[in-house]
Amino acid sequence: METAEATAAERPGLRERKKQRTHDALLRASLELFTTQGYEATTVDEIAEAVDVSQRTFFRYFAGKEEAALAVLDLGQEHFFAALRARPAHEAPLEALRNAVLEGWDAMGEAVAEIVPVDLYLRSYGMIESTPALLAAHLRRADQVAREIEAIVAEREGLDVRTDPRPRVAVAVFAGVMRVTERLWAMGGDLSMEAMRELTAAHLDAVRPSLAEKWRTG
Amino acid sequence: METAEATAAERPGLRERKKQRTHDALLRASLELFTTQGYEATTVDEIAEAVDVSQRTFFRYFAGKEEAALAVLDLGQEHFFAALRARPAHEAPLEALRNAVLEGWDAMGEAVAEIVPVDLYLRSYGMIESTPALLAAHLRRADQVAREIEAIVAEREGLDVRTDPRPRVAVAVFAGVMRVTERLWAMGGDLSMEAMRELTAAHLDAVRPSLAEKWRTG
DNA sequence: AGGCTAATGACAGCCACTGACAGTTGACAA
DNA sequence: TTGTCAACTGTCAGTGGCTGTCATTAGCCT
Repeated sequence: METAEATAAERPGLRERKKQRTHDALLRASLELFTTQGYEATTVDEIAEAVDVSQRTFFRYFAGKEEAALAVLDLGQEHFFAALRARPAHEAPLEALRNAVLEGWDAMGEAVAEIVPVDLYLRSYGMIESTPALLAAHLRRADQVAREIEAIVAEREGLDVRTDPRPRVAVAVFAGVMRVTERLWAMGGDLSMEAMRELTAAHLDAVRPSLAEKWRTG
Repeated sequence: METAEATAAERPGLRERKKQRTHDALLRASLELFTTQGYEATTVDEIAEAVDVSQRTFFRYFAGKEEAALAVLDLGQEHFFAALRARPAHEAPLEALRNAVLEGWDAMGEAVAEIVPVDLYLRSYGMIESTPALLAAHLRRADQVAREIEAIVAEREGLDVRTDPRPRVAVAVFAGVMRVTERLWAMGGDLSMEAMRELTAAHLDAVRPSLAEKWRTG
């Protein structure tokens, strides 16, 4: 009754490894083609041909072109959730979110690097930001992620999101600020992890001042 | 040298009126079909047939199915911008945004009602929220709108967005909160203007409390 | 070795969307 | 009024994303 996903130390079977290789190859080829010749100018047939599989197989690994272009973003996501859950309980929600995202960037980068070259990963952000169809899909995914964060924050504070608006609002504030940050980073000149961290910190620090009554005396 | 868009009091020519009628008819037919049988289950051919024009003509009025589904949202948008610009200079940015959006809802509703029945308009929000492709496109548009609001806010305060992060962050906070509000409204049971106004106010009021260090003593 | 099943390829088809060209119709002036 | 021009429209052909179906291949397990 030993299944393929077997015991912890056991290496997955040939079938699984082959699948993983095909998946990663399709992912890399997609990003490579998208970032060099453009997302819309790249056809699925091209990607399939580059990996030497049929077009039908591409769609068995990815629900569509969009998913192939955005899949790389998921690789780091779980690390952020983990970092958030690991924040000490005494931190205020926004403080925990801030610390989690700042320390999360490193873990994400490493996780991604195992599958895709880092520069390709970074270039992908620019491509997403400047491709309407991809930006739209990305924002929807981010919106979905925000809902998961809401749940984590609410649990942290022992609150019910249906009766207390604060978890949702706090996450909404955080999500809004992260979105501007991401946009400026992706469109700006310095596409590096350090630049992202600095921008993130700067914008999160600006939340309270931006809510002040009088900006002149800030 | 009198062009077709002529003098202010002048009524547009037959050609223009015909165009407007076709546009509105396509818009209404689209929303009607989308909200009754679903967005994806509706083909462009169906819409064209319902208005008795060719499929090609549909695409001359709308860039795609998505645009037809979301076009109705634009009808009220300009009213919000106007309301925001009209807010007195002594109001703090977030206060001005709050007041503008609350008073903007009425003007929007009226502007929309001239083209599309109100209940159809309201039902459209539910459809958008529950249709992945539409939600994605909507969020991208909202992101774009946020950038325009940034410019208005920065101008109000006489600031340069490139040197002072506060205009962008303030708008990001506002946009984030409006997004949660919209989501809860569209998915909730009460699809009315009043419900929207109440939800908006409640969530914007929760911004400061949600930023507090200690939620227990809030 | 041989049967089972997951993975793949090949093919046909739907639908959103686009370019090209020809026909029709409102606008405007002679 | 009538002729000319430009705008609007319909038709047709084609591209590309995406899906269902079915036969074939290839890892897996006894």
